[in-house]
Amino acid sequence: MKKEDIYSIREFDRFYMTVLRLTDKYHLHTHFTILESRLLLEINRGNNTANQLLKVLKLDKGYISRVLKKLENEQLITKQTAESDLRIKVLALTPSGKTALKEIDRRADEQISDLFKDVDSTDIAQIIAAMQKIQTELSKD
Amino acid sequence: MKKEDIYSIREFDRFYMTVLRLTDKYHLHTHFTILESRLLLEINRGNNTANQLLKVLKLDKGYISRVLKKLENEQLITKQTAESDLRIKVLALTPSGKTALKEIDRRADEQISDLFKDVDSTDIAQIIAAMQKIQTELSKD
DNA sequence: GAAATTGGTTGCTTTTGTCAACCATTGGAG
DNA sequence: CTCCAATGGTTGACAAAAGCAACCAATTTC
Repeated sequence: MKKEDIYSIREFDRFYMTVLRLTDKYHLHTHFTILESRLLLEINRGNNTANQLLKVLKLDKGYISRVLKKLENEQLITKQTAESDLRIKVLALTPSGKTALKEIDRRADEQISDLFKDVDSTDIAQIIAAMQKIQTELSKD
Repeated sequence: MKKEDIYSIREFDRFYMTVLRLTDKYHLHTHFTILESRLLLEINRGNNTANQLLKVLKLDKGYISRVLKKLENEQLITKQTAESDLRIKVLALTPSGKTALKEIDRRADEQISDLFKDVDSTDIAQIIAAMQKIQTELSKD
């Protein structure tokens, strides 16, 4: 791999790290942490066991377990032991969990809209294409 | 901004956040934290006051100040009060700071090479173009 | 020359994350 | 069938990352 390619990628990574940190501020207006929001989102889209969540998020299982417990205590999710395998607990959003997720989504969407407010629509289309390119290339393995 | 565009961008952001978290593991082989590495790098490229650093990194000034102090204690950087303005302290890498940065760079480069080891070179070129597109569009304002 | 601003430091707290030990259940090899 | 390794999840202890607010000294503004 070429030296200057590595340089460019590291440059982008540094840049995008600060973008992401700023973008994540959406949760400050809610009473959720970033990870709590992320967990609600992932559970809702079907990653509904602790094990799946830690694979998607690549975080420590102890950490995930703790935050899930907090969400359960706040009655945003339920845990139900799977019949097929008693070790597995299937997670689901409660009605108030779904409401919370909608609010979180709204804020996150707002944040993105705001970040892109000065980018014109043909450029947005190109950026999205660029993002998808990056994502598919780095996902396949 | 279109609903599905926002969706795509958020999808990418989630994806790239985990990529970055993994990539950042390079620092585990050194005894530096991510931020310490980043500070050495930014000081070296000329962002050599606390104030410039916090603008680039968009982090809390208290936090930056503390980490800089640690770097100073470890004799990786020096602070020297600017003559033109006694509030400003000009930062510089010591020789061992430069050595440390070289080692960090080497590890980080390795990490990137590794991440892209299965991506072929025409795809790499496209990814880099994509990254640069994203970066320039989001930087101009 | 007083008042507001700026660059930086410090005390305190919260958020985020790791590591290791552990328990119960399950799947597989002999 | 039984022992045993692997799996899913929980808990305790702790370290790393980051923010907030109050503050000091130098500087600028008016």
